Amino acid sequence: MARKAGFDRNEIVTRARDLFWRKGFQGTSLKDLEEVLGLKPGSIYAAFGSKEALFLEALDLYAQSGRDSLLPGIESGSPLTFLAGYVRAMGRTGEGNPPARACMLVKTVLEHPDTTSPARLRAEQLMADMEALFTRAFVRAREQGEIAAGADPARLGRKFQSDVTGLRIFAQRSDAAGEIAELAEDLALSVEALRV
Amino acid sequence: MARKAGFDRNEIVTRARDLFWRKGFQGTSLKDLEEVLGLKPGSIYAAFGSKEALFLEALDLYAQSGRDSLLPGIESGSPLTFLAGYVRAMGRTGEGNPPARACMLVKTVLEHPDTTSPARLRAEQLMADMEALFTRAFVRAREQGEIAAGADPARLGRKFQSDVTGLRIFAQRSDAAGEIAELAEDLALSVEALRV
DNA sequence: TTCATTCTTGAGCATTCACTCAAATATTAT
DNA sequence: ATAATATTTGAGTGAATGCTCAAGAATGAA
Repeated sequence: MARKAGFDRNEIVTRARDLFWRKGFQGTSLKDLEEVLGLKPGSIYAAFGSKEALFLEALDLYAQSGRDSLLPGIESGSPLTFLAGYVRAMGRTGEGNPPARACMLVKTVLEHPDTTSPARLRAEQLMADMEALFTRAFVRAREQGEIAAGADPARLGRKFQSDVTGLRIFAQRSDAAGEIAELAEDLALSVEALRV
Repeated sequence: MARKAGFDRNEIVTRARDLFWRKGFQGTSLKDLEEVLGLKPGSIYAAFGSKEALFLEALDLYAQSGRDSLLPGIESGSPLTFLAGYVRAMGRTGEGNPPARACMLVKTVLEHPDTTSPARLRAEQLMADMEALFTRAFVRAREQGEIAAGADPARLGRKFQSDVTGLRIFAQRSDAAGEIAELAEDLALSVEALRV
């Protein structure tokens, strides 16, 4: 029959994700991609069709990774404890940890002013999915009796996502080093303040 | 002697700011600028030197506008009331109001991965200035006896900036319409909760 | 009016952009 | 081996990029 592709598609998309994540869609040239992916333009286009299509696949992978790292904690015995820890972990950058990166979904939304562009639509959808995941965490926290029975999980989920967004953007500032942990702590405390 | 420039520099920078704000630095081409500014490339380069220099001037104007609209409220009789109102006002988009735009400083930081690039450095500096302004508001709130004597203005200022950042990014989501006001209300309440 | 000085013009520069495609190469079934 | 079919290659496409500069137009001082 025929020849098989000489590369692992998943590996390629992972590399593309990291590059796009760091430099943005417009900031990443095909030359950059060729270099990082170790593929010639022809191969890239044969495999993905366009720079944008590759970007969308990278976005999906990004969101999938996020979900994967969140789900176990959310379905754990104490969702509230997990969320507080999640925020605190973001405050521990610099100490050997890689520097926090701003959310790729946020970066994508901000980079695409046209609300009908494929990348923007997808990023917004994935952000909504992410919010739903946080909401789910608060639903479970309520079930577990961790927070008040009258609490509104949708509202708490939204607020939590907003908090994390603010923190991750603050963490971009190169002059912020020591203060990131303080802000993270403040946010973690506001999560724990929900505990009944 | 010589001829005077046929345009109002401030007007030009204002237009450039709005364009860069919406489309970002990379997303704005010189063709876009020529069109919106009504200037030929030669005039632009004679007046500003480079696309980047014009962008930096636009950034400064953006930050200056922000300060101007904040200062009176911060120096007013009740800084805390002002801050709460400031956040609530951001929740009132769509109702005839222009759609909220994400902070240009944030967009600039996210668009420039190189932390040593002029635009990134300037944006980070201006963000720090903004944070200092919020901190100042809490210093005054404490002086006025609005918040606890033991409260830490620097920490509160930082948190407030982070909250506003999160809100403004949430407000970008085209599916968020009604929920923006809810999130804004939650944030406003957390400001008012500081009142002794 | 004259002239010096500055601003404006816009064709066009080199470079980079995303992308294409015909030829070369590799793989598998037979 | 051979044929059939796929992938890989990379020079090259037209268009767009940021930017330049020589020529022309407008202004103000003398």
